[in-house]
Amino acid sequence: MTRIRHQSLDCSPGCAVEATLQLIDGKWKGVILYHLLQGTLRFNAIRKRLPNITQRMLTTQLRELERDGFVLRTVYPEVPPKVEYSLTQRGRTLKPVIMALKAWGDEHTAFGYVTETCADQNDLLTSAAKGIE
Amino acid sequence: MTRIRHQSLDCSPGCAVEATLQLIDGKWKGVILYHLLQGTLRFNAIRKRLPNITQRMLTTQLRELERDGFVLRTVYPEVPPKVEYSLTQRGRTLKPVIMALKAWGDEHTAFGYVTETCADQNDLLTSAAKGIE
DNA sequence: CCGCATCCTCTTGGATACTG
DNA sequence: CAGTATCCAAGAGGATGCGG
Repeated sequence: MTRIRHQSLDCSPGCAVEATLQLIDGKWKGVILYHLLQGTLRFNAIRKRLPNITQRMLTTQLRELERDGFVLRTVYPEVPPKVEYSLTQRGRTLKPVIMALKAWGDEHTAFGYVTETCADQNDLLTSAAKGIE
Repeated sequence: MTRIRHQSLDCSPGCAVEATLQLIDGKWKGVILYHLLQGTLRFNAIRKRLPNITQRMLTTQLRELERDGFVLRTVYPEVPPKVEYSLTQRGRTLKPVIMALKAWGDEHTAFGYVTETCADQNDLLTSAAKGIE
């Protein structure tokens, strides 16, 4: 979306709205934050929850969330590697926002948008999970 | 941001979060909705509140909001033309979301992001206003 | 006053292949 | 397992000029 980071936006009273949006935009950040709200997750655990995301995307989105101070990345020096992602204190402050987004979506996408082909994708998800583990 | 519209997303429980985000994303939609929450506005009235937006962008963003059923566009057949934008019923259901975004921004951008060069831009805003009206 | 049309640039993000 | 690197397509979004 090409929002400019850490710079002036429009500076009108609605400025704060945009400022927040620019932090959680990025095609997958909303969902990632949502899932992390429910607890710490490993890299592939997140992937399994986001069937359509590519490794590259997941990595970059997580890096951005980390840079913005929302997500904590913990690397365990083991073989095989293990990396856990959890929300920081700051990340948890986004909970009301994420929940508001989810609440609206739950109420208003039921009649109209999204909803289809979900079955297919969940199939993909579970079979992918089998293949991985 | 290239979110896919009206299609399956990731279909995980966080689906609703993304579904909502994809509707209010677009570089300016958040702020536009915020301002319209406070009442009906004419085209140039919105422009004055968004110093950095181009006509083209304002038009396209408004059209998308209209298409998604959030905004009502009323054209008065006068000379010079007069067009008013207001929120629909559905648009007003987004209020909790917008407010959550604003609340977070107000609390968390004060110490860190945005805040600078606002003076300059507000100057531009007022002088532009003088030139127009 | 409120646009639309055109052109053009830059970012986002997808596909794929390779590493410690 | 959890990445990185490279390449590439699509489209968001800026600048500018015209029109009713």
